[in-house]
Amino acid sequence: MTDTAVTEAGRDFIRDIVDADRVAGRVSTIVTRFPPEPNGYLHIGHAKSICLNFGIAQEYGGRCALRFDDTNPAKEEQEYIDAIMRDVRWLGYDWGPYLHFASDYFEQLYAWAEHLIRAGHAYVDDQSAEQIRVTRGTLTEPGRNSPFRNRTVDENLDLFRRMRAGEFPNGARTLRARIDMASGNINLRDPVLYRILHAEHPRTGATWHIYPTYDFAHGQSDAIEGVTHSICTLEFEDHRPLYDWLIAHLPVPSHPHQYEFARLNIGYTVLSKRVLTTLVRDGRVSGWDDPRMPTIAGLRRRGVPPEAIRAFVQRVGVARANSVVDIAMFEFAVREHLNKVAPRRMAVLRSLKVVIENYDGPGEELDAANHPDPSQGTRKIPFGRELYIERDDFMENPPKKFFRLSPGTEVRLRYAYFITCRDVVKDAAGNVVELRCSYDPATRGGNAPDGRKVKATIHWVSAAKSFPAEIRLYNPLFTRPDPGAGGDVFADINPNSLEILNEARIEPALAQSNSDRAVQFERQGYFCRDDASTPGRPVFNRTVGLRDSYAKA
RNA sequence: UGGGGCGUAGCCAAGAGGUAAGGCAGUGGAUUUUGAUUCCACCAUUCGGAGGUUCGAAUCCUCCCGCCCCAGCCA
Repeated sequence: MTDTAVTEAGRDFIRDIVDADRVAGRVSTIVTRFPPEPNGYLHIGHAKSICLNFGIAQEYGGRCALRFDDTNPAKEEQEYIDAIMRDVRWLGYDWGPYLHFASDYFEQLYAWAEHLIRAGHAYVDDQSAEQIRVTRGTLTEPGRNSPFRNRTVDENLDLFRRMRAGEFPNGARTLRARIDMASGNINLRDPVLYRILHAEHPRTGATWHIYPTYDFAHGQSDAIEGVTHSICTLEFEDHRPLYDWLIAHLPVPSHPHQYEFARLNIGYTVLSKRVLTTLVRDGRVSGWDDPRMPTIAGLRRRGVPPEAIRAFVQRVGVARANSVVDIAMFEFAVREHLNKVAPRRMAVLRSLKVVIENYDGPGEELDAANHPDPSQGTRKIPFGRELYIERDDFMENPPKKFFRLSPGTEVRLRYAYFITCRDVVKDAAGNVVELRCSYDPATRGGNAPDGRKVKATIHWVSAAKSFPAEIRLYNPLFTRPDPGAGGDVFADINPNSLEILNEARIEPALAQSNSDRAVQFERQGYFCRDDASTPGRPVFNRTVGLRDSYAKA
């Protein structure tokens, strides 16, 4: 873990609670945990939780465990376990020896379930799922006691052991806590603690025929691990009384406390595992790591650095109010980091040929800075009679505020010469296909000895000595800031979320090296090489564009 | 209609009886061989609303309004 990860911390109500607990002597070593269920890939919402849990542990010299809440074998897979570990590490966090699985505690949890039965706090219910649902009552009406609620301890123990032994089919019985069927909090209306599930578990195989529910596993796992601050999202608020009830009624080794914060929401983005899983399953995206996905794997492939994710999450803060963060805040964090680290290169996305009519020589090499920070050095770029510039940098009939090239105007080719557009060549259909220009030899390098100014500097590549590339541009995956608010999230999918440019041209430095993780294509944005690149055909993903005050005007 | 939460600027978010931090976005301006970066300035007479307490209220009290979560043998 880096020092920056530590200093990135902000202040929030949870850290205030931790402070207060330390000052009051209620805790000494701070212990947290990040507890994903391995039923999908991590997304940026999880990053908020990861940064919070690992961040707090770092700041207070405590520890943070990675614990898989693998209590539902019907949905979990080893692939997800592997992906989650990879993503947490990539984000910059290390759980050290504290890698846990709720399934490691199945035997202990089972023993505690029997403890509850012996104390008269749990019973085996023979009702069907449907019957339980009906007798649970509604939000406004109390539930009704199960006819099996008053079984003897011996009968409960016998039945529960036979459940474990696999004697009964799925759903035939459950173990329920005996609390209060009339509670206003529905989680306290005799919640199910164990269900019969004849399923292969990724880690325990066919050992078990019963599995604990989240409520029975989570708090007790926290207690086993000595977690002091069990941090989760707001929707578990109503579970806290049950969490506390179980801790209070079981001989657990420690007494953790649960605190809830608002989950992250971002405009034009969906952070729902259900929806993301569907997008992948239905092929609406190329996979969990599709660069349009808000998954950690997708952001990584998109070129978003972990530092930017941490900085973003830190800027958003941690509170209890539901909110939707502007995607611009995320993009800012990405640009902020990339601006500092990304080498500058030139690439033309949509090319327009330029012929310098008064340029004759065989060509030459010019020096170009690798970064605004001069310490990062320079590189050579080839110049010649035929070049490509960006189509958007030329307009035959420019509006008032257009500073770039148009008939008769002079602009600077970055690091090269001033050129003036003399003639426009069109095809039969009237499309501009080529520009005939002249250059001023005295402006080599980009400065005019006579001190004359140009209104724009544009990027370019040599026609002969540039290389072809594929460039992929990404737009939000959804067309509205609140996907799904209209009733169907999938109806809000943006059909134009991916734009592939097949005829981009890149300068030699980009074609020759593949070591640059992130680069800035000058005046275009930040890009990164995609793994789909082949030796003759590099593929670049646009991570994020540059700010563009012209486009906005 | 039961229970649990939450409302501070366009978007996040501090603040906890002493007179509205910060960031993003936006708007002006300076610098600039990226319409980028950087820099400087501006951007809530008011904190969901109405009353009340107080010398003083975003902070305390009362009522009201709005939004979110909960009726899986998911997590």
